[in-house]
Amino acid sequence: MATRGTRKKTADKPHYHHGDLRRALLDASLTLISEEGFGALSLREVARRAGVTHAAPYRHFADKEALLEAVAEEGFRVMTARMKERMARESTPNRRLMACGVAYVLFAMEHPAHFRVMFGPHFTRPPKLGPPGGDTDAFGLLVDSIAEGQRTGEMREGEPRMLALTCWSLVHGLGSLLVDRKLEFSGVTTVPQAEALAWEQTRLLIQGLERTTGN
Amino acid sequence: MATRGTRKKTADKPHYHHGDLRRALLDASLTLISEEGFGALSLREVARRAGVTHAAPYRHFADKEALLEAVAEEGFRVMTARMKERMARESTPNRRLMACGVAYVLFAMEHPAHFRVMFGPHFTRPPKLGPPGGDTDAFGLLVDSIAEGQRTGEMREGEPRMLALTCWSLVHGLGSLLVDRKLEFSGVTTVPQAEALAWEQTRLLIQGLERTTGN
DNA sequence: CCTACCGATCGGTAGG
DNA sequence: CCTACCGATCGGTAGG
Repeated sequence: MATRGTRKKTADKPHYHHGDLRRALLDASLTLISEEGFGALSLREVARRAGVTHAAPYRHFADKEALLEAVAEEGFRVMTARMKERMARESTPNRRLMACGVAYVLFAMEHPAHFRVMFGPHFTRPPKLGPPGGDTDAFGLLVDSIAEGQRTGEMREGEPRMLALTCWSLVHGLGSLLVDRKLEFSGVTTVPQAEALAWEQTRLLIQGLERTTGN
Repeated sequence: MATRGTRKKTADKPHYHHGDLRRALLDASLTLISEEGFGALSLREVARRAGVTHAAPYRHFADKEALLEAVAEEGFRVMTARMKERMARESTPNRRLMACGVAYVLFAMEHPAHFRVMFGPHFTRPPKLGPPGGDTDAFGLLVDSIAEGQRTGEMREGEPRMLALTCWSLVHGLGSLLVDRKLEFSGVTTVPQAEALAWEQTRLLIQGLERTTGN
């Protein structure tokens, strides 16, 4: 920690940080949710963990929901970036689609607090997703990758958005089950295990469960 | 709900049920979660809605988690029953598998409070699923239906539990996205729309996204 | 099943 | 960014 605050003046009281209380509040929120669950999230506890009094957060966030919005927005940006990274390593539309889904699932495993906030039932206001093509448009990546597969003839015909929705359901379901620890009965708990499972499941979606002649 | 709040503390208090407070508490919990979200659930508010004082629920549930366990257990039983009903109407393993998934998604839409409690991050104690083959073993239905499809040759080879996990991810993802209203951007809000989507997605999983010669 | 009460926490604001 | 304070709600228990 000790964000190496660019202190300008003042005496050196234990007065805590700050270069970036806003960042510290976000981090405190994330670890709090990860450790104690979403129900434990309160602005007061977040302030406590960030080392400030409970009135301080209001300098940075109008209310609890504003803080959550910031977490969600950051989550979408990071998730979209991870998806792009993994897709860039692949050389066929099918593989890119799989990589995209794998990145989604791994993001859930590695950033469970972000994931819960992004897709939880919180938020009274609109979910405010970024613009299509923007650095938070994860769904757009899915759609594009499917449309590309259709152009090359590797993927079946059909409305790309519909197909993308199906991919999304699959990886969102796997991610959710992992984050909420519903797959422990099957022995899947670690990140590598989750990744292997994600590859298998996305492959199955692409190939189908049906018996095929050439398979 | 007959709260008639202006009534004084006379002998004609509405005094409420006696018949089945446990049931009334469960129902109050479900409507509370549906209406206000899980975060609004408190034993005191539940008691309030059931028309009793906040100490009364402890006669029926040791604590908040015990109440949630009862909700979850009921949810698994109802969901499993719905799955069986829909599967019974179909005549091929593939169709039965699809019907099973559709039932899962419709259960989520029609019983969002149950769904959230069943699969949410609550519960400090083990999730306590019913025994395999029991009236709460929804996952067992999936596995069996896939194993059957493999026997008839309609479905591809592979570990049935692995294939079932993939089906589960798909419908769990779709159900979760619907319950948490993340598909409104695509215009899917009603139960019939959700059902149509569920049929499409389960069909896609069975057939696969890949381009096939005979399709 | 109720009244009465406990300690604790919460979101939010006043005012500096 | 802090101190001090507000009203409200919470889970849980004592005791009848």
